[in-house]
Amino acid sequence: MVKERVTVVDIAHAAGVSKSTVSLVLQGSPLVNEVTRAKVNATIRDLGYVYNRSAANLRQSKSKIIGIVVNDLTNSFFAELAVGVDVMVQQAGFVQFLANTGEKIERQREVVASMREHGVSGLIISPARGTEAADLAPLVESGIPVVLVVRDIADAGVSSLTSDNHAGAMAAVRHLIERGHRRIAFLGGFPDTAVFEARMRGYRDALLEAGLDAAEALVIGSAPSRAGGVTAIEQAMMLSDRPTAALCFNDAVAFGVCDGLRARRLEPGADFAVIGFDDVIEAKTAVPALTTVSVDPQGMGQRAAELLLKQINAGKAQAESIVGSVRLVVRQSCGAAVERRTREALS
Amino acid sequence: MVKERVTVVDIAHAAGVSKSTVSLVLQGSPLVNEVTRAKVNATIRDLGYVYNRSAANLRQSKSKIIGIVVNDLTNSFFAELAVGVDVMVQQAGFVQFLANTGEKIERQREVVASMREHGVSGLIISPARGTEAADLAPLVESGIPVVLVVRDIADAGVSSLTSDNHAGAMAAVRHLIERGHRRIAFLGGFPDTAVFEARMRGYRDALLEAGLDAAEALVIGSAPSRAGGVTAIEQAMMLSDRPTAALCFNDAVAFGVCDGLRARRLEPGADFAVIGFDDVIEAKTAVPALTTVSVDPQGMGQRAAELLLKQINAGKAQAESIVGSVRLVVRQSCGAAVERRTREALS
DNA sequence: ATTCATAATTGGAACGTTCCAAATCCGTCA
DNA sequence: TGACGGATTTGGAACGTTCCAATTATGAAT
Repeated sequence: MVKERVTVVDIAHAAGVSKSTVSLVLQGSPLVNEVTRAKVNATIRDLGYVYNRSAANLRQSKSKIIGIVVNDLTNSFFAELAVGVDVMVQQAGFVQFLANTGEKIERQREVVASMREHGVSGLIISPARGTEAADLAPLVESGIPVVLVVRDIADAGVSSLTSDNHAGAMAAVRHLIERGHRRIAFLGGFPDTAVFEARMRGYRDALLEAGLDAAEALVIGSAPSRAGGVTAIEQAMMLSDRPTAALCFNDAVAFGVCDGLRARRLEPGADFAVIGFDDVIEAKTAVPALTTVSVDPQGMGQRAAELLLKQINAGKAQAESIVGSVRLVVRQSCGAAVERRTREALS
Repeated sequence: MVKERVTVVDIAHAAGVSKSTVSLVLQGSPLVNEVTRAKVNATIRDLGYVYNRSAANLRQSKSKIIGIVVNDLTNSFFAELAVGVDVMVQQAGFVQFLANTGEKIERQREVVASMREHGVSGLIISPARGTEAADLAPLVESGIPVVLVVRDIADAGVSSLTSDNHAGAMAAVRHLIERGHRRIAFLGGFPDTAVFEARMRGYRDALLEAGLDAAEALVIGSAPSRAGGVTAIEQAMMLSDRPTAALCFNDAVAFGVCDGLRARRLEPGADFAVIGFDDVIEAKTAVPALTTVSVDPQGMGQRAAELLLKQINAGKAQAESIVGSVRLVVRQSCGAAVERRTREALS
């Protein structure tokens, strides 16, 4: 029942060549003669040989594994990011360890350690909230390529790929202003993250630029989830001077805001303008389709993987920080011009 | 710059013991004296030693890796499933390879092969559409534990963990019937999958049981996504004799159906009853909150992992098929009793 | 002091690959 | 025929761990 493992020497023996030759075939070396190659490949198939990467690793101390650790796989933004990475990495003949930290630093420490033990040759990390440069220090010192994605960490000394959150938020808010909105809220997200910080500054700068004042009360943090969006909009609507539009921390929050709006019998896009951030896959098909700042999560995953692979191949590259450009995708959820509140005309 | 790898012999040398002792410490063996253990642990920390699992694997030919391959990570059902697995697996000191096949059999073949090469000690697979027992044969023969999840494959000879789709669908449709609905549709999903088949039979059996006839036209397949839901409901509403309620293939479809309903100015839950399947995390917070058949994806992931781990530890366990029970979670989206169409009274 | 059992430690061999230097093959040219 | 050179092939020594059998230290009992 328990099968003996078939090894290269078994193959070698069966094919009447040496193990070195088999190894050469395995690596696709041009050194081996066409006919022996064919013979070896045939016996490999016949005996059902399975390559043992652990052994190979041990010898050449470079694995074909990259690790990706994300802070919240439940959020479809990160799920899409992960599939983007997967596509790229698979293409390069690598395989990925994926781990989810659920925003827990301790867990993150564990999984990174575990990945190191497994000899990953590079790591893509979307760090858990509150991760500091010091947390990454041992990893960085070991010299294994790391690219931080989504959330950058100052002075960590590694490459990073983020998106232009400030510009994206400004573009969104400008658009809202053009449409006549004056009371614009910024909803959702954890205020202690760099991403929140950047998007919020973009929001604020756009208001200032238009000579509007940025009321403290209009920025309302919450969990960056659908549920968080619901609570944020509820809070916003309790204000004496209610907003008529909102830029949301991300799409999940935006969907939640739409839900919350409906719960009070307001139709998003008609009675209240909402803009998201990320352009998750459902943003397009939702009703109303979500206006959002597109950061193309899947593409971002791919680019992060590319960056990492480049670094792995280069041996030791200089750390580079890329900030990807973003663009506002105008769909229906911001459709409400403030003066056109009499939507009844439409139906 | 390039650090030399620190190995057990380095530790041994520095701590003044033999490499065997260091190995014993690493494995937490009770054989080693308390004071030497402390000394060894100290030098391990001092030298920044990183355990090399490849080498260990090679020697003991059992890794602490399990693989999980899913057919669509973009679908939050599977993302949650993966998180569930992750939790369990991490707890057991394992680490997971995660790969996404995007429903492509060829890709699935590749990733499974790759995982085998990496010496995973078990595999959790949610097979791509159209996977046959033959596709899994080489894997199964190799004797590595496999548990199929979500989608079972007949005669594959491996354990599986599915949910009681038939019973769940029946419960949902019965509920709709009790509320007075007579024209009930079954929307979304690929008709050529076992899961579709089971849910659809449940739907049909419930109708038959109530003496209603199951009109062919009322079951409408589509991609099992939000976008698919939109097209399915559109098609349903073109029917001469429109349905007043629908059981959807999964929650993603159900959300799409809600979107599609709104697009034609119908309020889900008030003007049309919709029930989903899965109980994805957003089902609870959506507006209207989605009535759905709860499958508890995360719990399912955990159970699958447990099953697999049990099998790994047992060496070679009998294949067992578990079908998890499900329950109907009644929330708002099915709120419409057919006779109460005058919802204006509510607001 | 000697013996004995128990506790703690240890030196190799082994795991399956890769890589190097060296060996062999084979056709060609002088 | 013999030497030459490019094309192939090959034996062993690594890689960093674990495991076994065997050794040494420790302390109790005689």
